[in-house]
Amino acid sequence: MSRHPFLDTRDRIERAAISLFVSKGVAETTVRDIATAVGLSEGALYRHFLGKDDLVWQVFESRYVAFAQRLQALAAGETTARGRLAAMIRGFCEAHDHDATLFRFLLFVQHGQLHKLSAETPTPVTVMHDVLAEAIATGEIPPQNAHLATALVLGLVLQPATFAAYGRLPHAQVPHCARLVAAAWAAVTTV
Amino acid sequence: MSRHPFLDTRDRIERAAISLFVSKGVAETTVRDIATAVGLSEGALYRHFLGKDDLVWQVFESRYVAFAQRLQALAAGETTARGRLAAMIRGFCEAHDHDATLFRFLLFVQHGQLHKLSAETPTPVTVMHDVLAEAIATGEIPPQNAHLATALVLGLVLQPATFAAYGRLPHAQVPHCARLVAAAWAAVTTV
Amino acid sequence: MSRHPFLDTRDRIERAAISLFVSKGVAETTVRDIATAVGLSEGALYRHFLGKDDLVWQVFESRYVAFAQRLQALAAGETTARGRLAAMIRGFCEAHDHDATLFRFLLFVQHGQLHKLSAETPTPVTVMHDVLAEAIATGEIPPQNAHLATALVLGLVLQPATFAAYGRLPHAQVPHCARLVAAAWAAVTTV
Amino acid sequence: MSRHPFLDTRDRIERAAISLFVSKGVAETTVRDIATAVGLSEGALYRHFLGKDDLVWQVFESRYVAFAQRLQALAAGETTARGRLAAMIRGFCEAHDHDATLFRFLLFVQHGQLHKLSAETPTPVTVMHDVLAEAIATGEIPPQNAHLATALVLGLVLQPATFAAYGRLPHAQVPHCARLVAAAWAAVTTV
DNA sequence: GATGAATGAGAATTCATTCAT
DNA sequence: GATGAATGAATTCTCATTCAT
Repeated sequence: MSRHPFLDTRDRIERAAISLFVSKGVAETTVRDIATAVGLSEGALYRHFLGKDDLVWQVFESRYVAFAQRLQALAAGETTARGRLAAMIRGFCEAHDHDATLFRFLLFVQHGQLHKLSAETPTPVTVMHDVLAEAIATGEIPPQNAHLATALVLGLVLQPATFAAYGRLPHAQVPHCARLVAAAWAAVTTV
Repeated sequence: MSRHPFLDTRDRIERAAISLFVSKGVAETTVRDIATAVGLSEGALYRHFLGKDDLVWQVFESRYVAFAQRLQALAAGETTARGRLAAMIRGFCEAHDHDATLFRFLLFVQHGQLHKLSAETPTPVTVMHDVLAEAIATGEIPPQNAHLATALVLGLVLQPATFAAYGRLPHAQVPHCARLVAAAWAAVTTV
Repeated sequence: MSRHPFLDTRDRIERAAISLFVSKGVAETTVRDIATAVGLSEGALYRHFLGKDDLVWQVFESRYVAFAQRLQALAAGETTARGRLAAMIRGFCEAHDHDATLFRFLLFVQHGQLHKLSAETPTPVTVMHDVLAEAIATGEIPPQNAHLATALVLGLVLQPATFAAYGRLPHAQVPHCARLVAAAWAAVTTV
Repeated sequence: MSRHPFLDTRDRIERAAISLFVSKGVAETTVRDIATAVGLSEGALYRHFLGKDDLVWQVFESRYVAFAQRLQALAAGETTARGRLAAMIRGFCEAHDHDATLFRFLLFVQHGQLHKLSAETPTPVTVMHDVLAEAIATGEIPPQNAHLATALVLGLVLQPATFAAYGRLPHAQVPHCARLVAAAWAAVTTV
């Protein structure tokens, strides 16, 4: 037995849920689906989560924020704007390749969850925005709307991941990393 | 009164449905919601559609294909790859600004519907891909994976629209059009 | 054009309904099914019948009573109990072979309609009963419960028709007629 | 309380359903009717059956096959064709008198369910047929179409039960048993 | 007489959630 | 912590019937 059977069970629930949410969609996944996948009864899930909505939210929020923190840490390890941008884009690609199911969960589920985030919570979007806003402030990239710049970079990075989810591109994103960095840099410097 | 009350009703249903799907999500929108919005009984909807799924699908497919055809026509009116790319990106921006609700419907609902499209149906994605693949073939843009190039361009164009949907950017996309074209061109030529 | 377009339409409705009732069942046949089969709109049926229940009832009652009258006439043409029994059984077989769909309609639909018949209405059952009761009274067949005798004869006649409906016997009933008469006679005389 | 509350509930559902199906008809009985009769919520029924159709089918099939097996066992206990026939007819009568509601359920509901039986499933009809076919083969009854013979015997036995259901005959069938056997034997030997 | 869109009263079914064991 | 039967509200869908044209 694990030393943390409770955490273990909770973790198994979360993994099963993420996987089902990605493959069937959140609304189309029932509590029973999740319970069956974990090998638990339906009622048992309620020992770990307040309900389905709470499960979706907790799983999303924890992963989303953790990913934002990781991006922030990657950026903080760099000294130039370009370095920060490159590190973050690599962070996206590696996160995707490390656990594509989780990445897709964050990508596809966010639409229904983002409005629940408090405005101060750091997210991948705000982290990217802050890096670019600072680069504009320091003059490392030309003056421009930082929000638009953020959208351009995120679009460049997330759309290939979306294509991979649909089978339009091979799974691995890391191989595109350099290309994405170059394109992103071009996008934010060609005003 | 219109001379086509049936078509009129169907159109009103479609409009109401699109609007609700965007604001609440497809799964969260009930047939009753739609009926109420149109001012019809629930049963009456079934005279126009086989069921909720069919309604979602028909509305999505017709709009999605129509938009693809419009993009194709815009591309066909140009003589250079860059011209075609610019025309298409402008097509995206204008479509968004003309009817943001419809644009967001196509953007957010596609995830659940794309798999129902037959492989031959032209879509905004395939149209963009074909234009870029041809540009690679003619040498107008450097040799590269046409799918990745497509993803980059679409990401650049769609992410700002997504930001606008979330209120992170002002509504109008047309003002960004030139910037998007420049960024897209840079993305597909900077290999 | 027929001289009786109204009657013509009504007749087409009745035929279509009978056919559908036999093949799908009464409850499983919708007004739309009938309208479609006749080539009419749903609303038009209500020019001819008060509603679905009324349609079922009128079609059943008219045919059921007419068949009873035919049996009565056949019996009345005979001078002996055995002759009357034989004539009636032949009447059953010929009715079946002439229009098996109608016969099956009467056979299978009666369960839901019989209780609507007034007690005085002559039916195939009462006609058969009266013939047998009289035969008992005249001593042509031994004393016995006339109702049970009626059941035996009807069972002998109707079960082969049921088997034919299920494909367990070939369609034609007339070929069995003599056998059925012999068996029926034996059944009511072997007390 | 029983040690098998689940089986208990299921059994209560089946009993209530059979009773309602006989008194109102299958199509006219709603899931709510059944739930109310059992004292359960509608949704609870779906823990025991896939749906209404499944409920009808499972209840019918289990009873129908069990009854066929009982008849087969009764026939197997006899050494002559006449003994087997008599035992089976007695089996019908006793089954009816023991639980007329169940008997009528099988009698009236079979029309909509028989087509779902696999061809190999033994039924009262096939059991009777096999006994008669064997009697023909051994010469115990004259050469004849075994299917027709089966129809005659079943008609003789089932029609009085039908009459009892309509109140045309008193409830008890066992008192007629000897008469039915005699009539049946006459029917299959008088060719 | 005919049309067919619309109605409205259910019907079957689903499913998140509760609770006694 | 776990179970799973039960709940009850909501949802999709059906269909006999009406009615303006």
